[in-house]
Amino acid sequence: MSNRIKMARVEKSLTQEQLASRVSVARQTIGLIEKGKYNPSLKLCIAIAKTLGKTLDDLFWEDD
Amino acid sequence: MSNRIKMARVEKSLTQEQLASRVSVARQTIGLIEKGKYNPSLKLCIAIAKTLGKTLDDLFWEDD
DNA sequence: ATAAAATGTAATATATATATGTCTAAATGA
DNA sequence: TCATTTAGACATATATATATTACATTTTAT
Repeated sequence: MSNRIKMARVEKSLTQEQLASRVSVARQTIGLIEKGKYNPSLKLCIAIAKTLGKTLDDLFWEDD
Repeated sequence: MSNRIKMARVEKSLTQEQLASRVSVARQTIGLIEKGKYNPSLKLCIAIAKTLGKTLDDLFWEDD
């Protein structure tokens, strides 16, 4: 439920639509990923991380 | 082309089939991921990383 | 209080990740 | 050398990520 993606996006002052456009997906896709209702592809995870200045672990990894 | 996944798998003495079974995918899927011919889902990346004792960044992140 | 922007949500359509089956070719060990 | 395991490769089938459209709700600013 941790919303690291949303936090990183807001920190960059980007709307869902702007982030979506930068990583070439639909706005809805970003919305669902932020809600944890999606299982995005590795490529998309990497694109999001790079756009937000984070790494995969920063945004998508959970330690046990 | 870096084969970090294959290296981590061999280090754990697992065959493609054993790794596939542990993360509940087909052997072919692991083979293609190791060859870089696939764009796996985040869930699968996480399952593979945990099984191999690595993180997402260890296996799937490339710094520029 | 109102308008505009941002986000949530749902239905249907399409692209692609993954499964399954089969065959071949290395690799490993007896 | 032979048998067995492991892995590469290809075709077709299925599940699901993602697109598209549209409308509702919430936020933000005026």
